[in-house]
Amino acid sequence: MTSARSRKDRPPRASMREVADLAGVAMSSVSRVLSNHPDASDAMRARVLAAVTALGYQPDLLAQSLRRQETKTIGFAVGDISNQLFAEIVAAAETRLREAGYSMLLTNSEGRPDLDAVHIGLLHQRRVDGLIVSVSDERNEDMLRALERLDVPVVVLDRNVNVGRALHVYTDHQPGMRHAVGHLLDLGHRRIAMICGQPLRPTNERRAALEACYQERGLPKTYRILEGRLSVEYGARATAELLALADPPTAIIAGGNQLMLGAIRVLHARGIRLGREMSFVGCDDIPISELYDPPIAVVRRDNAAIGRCAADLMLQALPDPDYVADMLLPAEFIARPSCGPVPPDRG
Amino acid sequence: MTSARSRKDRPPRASMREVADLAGVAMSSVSRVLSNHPDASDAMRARVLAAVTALGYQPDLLAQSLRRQETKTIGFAVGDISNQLFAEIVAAAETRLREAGYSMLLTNSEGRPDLDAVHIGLLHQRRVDGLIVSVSDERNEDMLRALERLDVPVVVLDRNVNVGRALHVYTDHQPGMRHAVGHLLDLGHRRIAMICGQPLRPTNERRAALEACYQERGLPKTYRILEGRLSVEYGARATAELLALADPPTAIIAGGNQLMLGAIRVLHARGIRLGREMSFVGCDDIPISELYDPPIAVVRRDNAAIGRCAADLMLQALPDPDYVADMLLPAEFIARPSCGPVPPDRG
DNA sequence: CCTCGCGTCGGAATCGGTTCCACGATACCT
DNA sequence: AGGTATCGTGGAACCGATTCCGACGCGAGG
Repeated sequence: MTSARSRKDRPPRASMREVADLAGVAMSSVSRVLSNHPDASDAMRARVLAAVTALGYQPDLLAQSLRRQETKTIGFAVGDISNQLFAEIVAAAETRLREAGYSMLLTNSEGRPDLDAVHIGLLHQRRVDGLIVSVSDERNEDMLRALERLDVPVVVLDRNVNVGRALHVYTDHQPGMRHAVGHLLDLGHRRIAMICGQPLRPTNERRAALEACYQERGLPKTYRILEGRLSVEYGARATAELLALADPPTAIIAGGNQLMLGAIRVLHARGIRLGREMSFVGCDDIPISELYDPPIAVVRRDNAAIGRCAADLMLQALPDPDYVADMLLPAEFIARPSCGPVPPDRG
Repeated sequence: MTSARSRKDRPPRASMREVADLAGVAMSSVSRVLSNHPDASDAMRARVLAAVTALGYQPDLLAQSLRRQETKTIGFAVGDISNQLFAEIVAAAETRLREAGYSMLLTNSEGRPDLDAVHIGLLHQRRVDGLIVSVSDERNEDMLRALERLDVPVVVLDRNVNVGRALHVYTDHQPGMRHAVGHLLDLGHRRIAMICGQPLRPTNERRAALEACYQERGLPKTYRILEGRLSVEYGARATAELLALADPPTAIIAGGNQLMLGAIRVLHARGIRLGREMSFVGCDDIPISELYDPPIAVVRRDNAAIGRCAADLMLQALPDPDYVADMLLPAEFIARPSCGPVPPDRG
């Protein structure tokens, strides 16, 4: 009675061979009908389509890929998909690619450069038609070699990785970060600390912006830069370090949303009120930044746009191996009350 | 001088045919060596491996999949990967599956049931060895048909979808939610509102817990349940509706992290202090819940554990088509100051 | 010396499609 | 009527691997 049949005794899926036999025609004819080749009469179309629906036939994309030498698949090697930033980028890219008929093979490197290299090689072996990557170390030799070996378009997300004919989607961190630093300087802050992750492009751009602001105003280098890993834990640890200093900074900039979370956690635990005892700027406009008390100023970018842009570049490069283009997407500073004047007792 | 060669003039990748020719042996021998078949002499091993390294040969997983009739690929059809909850589940599952030699094909349905069905069919055509799904509508006919057609293991995430031999990973929402409701009732709340998403299992479980708590205590049904979509927007809209009532609730429960964000946004904008003018319970322990002022009580589950568990079930079912098992993972209530006594003027 | 068996190896079929090529039939032109 | 261009179709090679099967060489046993 019930239709709860096991997977075992289900009729096996039909192959093109069976469709051809049922319709009493050659496989080549079936193929032509299904791929809308002009060389197929209406009579043939009808016969074949009848057999197709009778058998519930669906072509095997695996076999198709092998023969056509294209998989209609794009690899996406990302450092940490559970990071909100990447989750939104991946979501947007997947939508775009899917609309264009591509599927997405996703690998997560957990921030490990060795896994980046392995995953790039793996996706290569799986014959992806293109690869979008966000590596966790711009200089890892194995990773670079793996990228060099690729014979398909590569889109690199906000990393200084120049290999072969890679396309790039950059975020223009500097203007936004300069705006942020300028804002803090205008408020009187001089001891500004920046907590950074690994020395990747975003980090480099952000710290360059910080240094440039001081230099342009002819200020002594009273800022401080901490470099570690792009993680919640390091954000917390670095913040604790800063607070333990003899002359702690009057403002902290967290260069990444994970670092921001870690920093906030510590500042929150110590009961330090932002915008008063400590000014604070984060990166990426995750939900907490707007709803925190006080709301947190951030340098924000449009995450979904990054994903869409990466997909668009890929879709351009797929039909044209010589296509090269780099994109530069903006980042803007959103001032919020987490930045305030320097407390009078801490000039 | 520079090694920046275009993709076009790169030596094409070697096939097993070329390896065989270079080594002066048959393809079957190459295959045997590479798959560690016992029928291969040491001399043969050496010859073949030399040729392999000379050519930098890597087997084509596509061809391998076609021949072996297994792709070493698991499909993951998810409603919204940009949702923190799913991002963490996916990340954990990917790690587990990758360690077992499987890659992950990811599709994002943007909450649309029709896309769920399409994606399941697509992954089927791509010959995934198994499928993990979290659909956005438990009763969609097309989706159910698509699942029925599958001839591979299916793991369903926290949905009441019983089709074929599907395995399930459930979250046991009720105990946690009962605890939450009990806590609110103990604090004197009687007009409790629950904002829910679509009528999926998690929603059903949560509202059942709410209703059961009132019933068990013999209380009149003075609660209120709003059902809409699982989105930030609906969370905001529903909250605004509740606040506009003649007798607004004294406590709000948001059944999902997106709903929680929307609700908080509105409550925050109106300057309503949680735990005083309004008590509040959210779901899923996203960063904001702990850091909000005041910290927000939530019903929490271990997202990564869900992903790991789904992967483990899949890995069990892959070699054994008859394997069936359902998992029930706990959800616990974390009391925080967002829950307080009923204000005296609003008994 | 012949045969049996074991250890290796090559050849060929196969997985499920796509596409080139040749061929038969029809239509068209002179 | 004969030649040729066109259309539609079937057959076969091919994509890149795996695997079955048969065969070969060689040592041992009868």
